[in-house]
Amino acid sequence: MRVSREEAAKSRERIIEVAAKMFRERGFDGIGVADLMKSAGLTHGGFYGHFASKEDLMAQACSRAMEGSQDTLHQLAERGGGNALSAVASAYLSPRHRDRPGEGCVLAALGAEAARHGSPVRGAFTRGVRSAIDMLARLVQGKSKRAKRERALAIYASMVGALVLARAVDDPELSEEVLQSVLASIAPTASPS
Amino acid sequence: MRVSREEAAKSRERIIEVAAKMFRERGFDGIGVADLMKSAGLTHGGFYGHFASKEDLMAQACSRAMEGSQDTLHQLAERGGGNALSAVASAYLSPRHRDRPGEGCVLAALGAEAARHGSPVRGAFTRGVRSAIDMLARLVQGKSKRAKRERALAIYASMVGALVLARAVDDPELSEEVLQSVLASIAPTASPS
DNA sequence: TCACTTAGATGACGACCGTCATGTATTTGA
DNA sequence: TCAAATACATGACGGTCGTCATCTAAGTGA
Repeated sequence: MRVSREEAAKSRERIIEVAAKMFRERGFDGIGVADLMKSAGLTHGGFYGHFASKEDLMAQACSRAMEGSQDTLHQLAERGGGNALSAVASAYLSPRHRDRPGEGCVLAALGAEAARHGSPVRGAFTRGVRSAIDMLARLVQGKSKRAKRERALAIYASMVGALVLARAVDDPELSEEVLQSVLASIAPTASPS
Repeated sequence: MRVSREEAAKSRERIIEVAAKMFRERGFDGIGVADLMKSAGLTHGGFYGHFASKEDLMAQACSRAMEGSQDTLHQLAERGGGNALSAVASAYLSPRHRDRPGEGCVLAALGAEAARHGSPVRGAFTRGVRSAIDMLARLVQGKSKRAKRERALAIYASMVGALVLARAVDDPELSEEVLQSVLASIAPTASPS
């Protein structure tokens, strides 16, 4: 069943893409190598031809997911024009984002679990956080570069925390209240999207 | 090896206490029933005499951990006097808290994983969030009760998010920066404890 | 006192885990 | 054109998982 180099590269991409989604949906421990490969249309045996270990894939999947979020962030900021921060916060703090962890922020979905893993995984998170902060720092107001960065960090943290809270909670009303309160504290005029 | 009713109740408490700590340290999937029981000084067989399932224990352990956090919060607020909010935020956003998930905030340690579980577990989180918000709302300033609650929610979310970020990140400097930036945004005059 | 109850120990179950050795068919490159 | 390289499949390994049936010894209540 051998395929061309090109096809193999596509398989590899598909595995990473599927993993990036399923890890966010089920957690690192919530999905096994065999199921992951099956979801990518392959059997489990070929896995170790592509990746050194499950943790290796975890790191690559997180990097990939971070890049996706970064792209989304850019698009939202551009489309948002003058209210870029509002646009970003409204999308991040939307029920839609809350209910689709598989396509959403990796930090909110896997940050706590990542803390229990090694350098490859945490390195992916570090790079992702850095670029998210840099991005946000360009959208906020502040007297100095330093002040902007500090505000960007505070906003980022409050968005991640809000999403974690909104997902953990059982009561839809409370969940909604969390999202809206944090959105109001970031961009007082914005409404959830 | 039967023990008295009293001893059995103590065993039960010990299991919950150990679970509350180890789940936070390793995640729900990171520790098994057998290891949990061993850490409580028992063998794995007796587990199902005390709990209906692992998930049942997860829910009870989360409730217990929430109560502990609530107690800590109260103590900090009392000891903090006029600067109660500063005292709470400084402790929450301290390196010590970041480095000891087993004794810290359940939301930051297990919130994301809890979102993937059923009503018993998420109910424990809902109650915990509610009481934390009520508590914080008493410490913040605001024109109305509504405004206070909104601010309490925003502060809570930013603290939880900051801890998740600070733990996920590989770079000690960045981790520290996250904690300090969020602390500054909550209580401008406070210093980390 | 003595039958009843029960906390915990022992051990097993089926399922799933990550990993790897091997087989095989096909592309690749000389 | 044909040998070498390799992408993937098959299947197995040792280990761990949650759960439970069974056994035991000792506390409990009449």
